[in-house]
Amino acid sequence: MPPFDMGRAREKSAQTESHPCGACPVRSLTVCAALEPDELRRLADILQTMRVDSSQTLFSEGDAADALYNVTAGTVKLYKLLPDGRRQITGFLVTGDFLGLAVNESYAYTAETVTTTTLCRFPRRKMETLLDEFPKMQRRLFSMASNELAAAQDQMLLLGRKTAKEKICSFLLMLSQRAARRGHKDNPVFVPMSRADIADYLGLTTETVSRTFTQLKTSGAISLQEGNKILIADMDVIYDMAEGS
Amino acid sequence: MPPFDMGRAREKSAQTESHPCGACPVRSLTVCAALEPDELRRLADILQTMRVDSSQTLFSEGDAADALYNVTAGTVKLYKLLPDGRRQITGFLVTGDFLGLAVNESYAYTAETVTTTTLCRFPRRKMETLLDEFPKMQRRLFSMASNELAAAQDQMLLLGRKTAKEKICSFLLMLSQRAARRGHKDNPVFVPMSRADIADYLGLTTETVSRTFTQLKTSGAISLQEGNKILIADMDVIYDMAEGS
DNA sequence: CGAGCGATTGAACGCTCTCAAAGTGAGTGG
DNA sequence: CCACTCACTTTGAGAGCGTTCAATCGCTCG
Repeated sequence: MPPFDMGRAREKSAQTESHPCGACPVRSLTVCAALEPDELRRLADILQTMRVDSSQTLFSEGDAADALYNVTAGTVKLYKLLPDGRRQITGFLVTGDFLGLAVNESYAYTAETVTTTTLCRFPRRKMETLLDEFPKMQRRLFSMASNELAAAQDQMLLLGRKTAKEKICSFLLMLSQRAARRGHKDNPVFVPMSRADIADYLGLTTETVSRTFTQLKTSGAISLQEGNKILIADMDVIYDMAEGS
Repeated sequence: MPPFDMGRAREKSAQTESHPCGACPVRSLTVCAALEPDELRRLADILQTMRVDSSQTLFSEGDAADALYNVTAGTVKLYKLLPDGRRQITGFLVTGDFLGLAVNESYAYTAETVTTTTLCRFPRRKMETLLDEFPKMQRRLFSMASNELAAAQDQMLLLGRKTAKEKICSFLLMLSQRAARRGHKDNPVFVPMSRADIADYLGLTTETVSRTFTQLKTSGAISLQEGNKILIADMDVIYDMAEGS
């Protein structure tokens, strides 16, 4: 069940006098936090809400970057490819995360939905104008980009220096902490992505991911539950295993 | 020879009526670009310039983040450590790069000089005030953070999916392109960091880095020159090897 | 029930690591 | 000027972790 009815929201946003943002339950998590009602109305005027099925490409590496997006529900993956098809997933985005920052007017990665996803779409030009008008939002976006940068550095440590088991434990921990930060329960963890996606995120193969889950399961550290959920037996144990200590 | 005399600059900045920024030759590369003369003066009032020997720690992971820095000459490395001492270098910073973005009021990484380095230091509080006053600078900082984010994603692809040879070639190419962007010649490439630093940046060991350089040297793709410089025989060949195609 | 896709398991390989030793070069002091 | 030190780099040999290739399992859906 999505946090609010996007179908209705879309209809509303077509009527420019309404402003769905005011009622948006995920606003506090994201770039629109701390905007005044009139500012929110201005924002609502330029955005369009979208509902996208799973496994759909939002945009591809190299595409002209003509919009920013904000995830309001679901999960999106970002990835880069090498010429021979090797893939690196650089992030899984969930409720409250934004995507679409670009460097040379074009996207540096492909964005694809993992689950059914709802998003707010902000046309770049209009968004830039608005950012100039609302320094508060600019600041917020900068702060969120800083957080992403820190997360990227954590991921570099993981990719460059951690073992398969440490990678998997770090991954579960990240999902758990992220869920907690969004007000969901942190255990069991909902893992909507495939083994292949996890592998491409952690710099492993699907086989190694599968084997490592089996090991953790056998050792009693975790157990798989219905509906792609993973129960962490002892959070501290997983935490220690995530850093090799 | 550093791009300008930092010793004199420091004296000047102690006299609040002068403004060394106006004469700064690297301004166009960095966060101070496109500021008006009076804004530059305001900036000069809050910054202090520093000259730091090689292998000195500027700040450590977890330290209270009380300043932003701007590299005006030299090379700085950023790294994170695991409890058992494994290290991941997340970036090498050169002229024009900034460092010190923090998340929870504390630095997420350690910063250490590779070579003798000169920097501008901006106290965080004063910098934040100034950023609010100068949206242009805020925007510029955001744009630079976006570029860093894109570079971080490239690095994830490298760490997660590239072979040792591809990593080394990508690294050389990055150094070359970076030098070109700063107006230096792109070949031969100046490589001031040790094998150990390169290894910790690329997720390899020093031995593998050394062996890979030897391979490239033997195959004629590169040759080592005096003064830590590497001559790339054919840029296109290196480019292809960097992506496995 | 059968097709098809993802996940799991098995066996063997190989790239990179680990451990070890030798080589190189800059700096120091006799 | 040379011997010595010390840190860094290079080279070698062997081992191991994760990969590759392949087969089986299990679930979903027509």
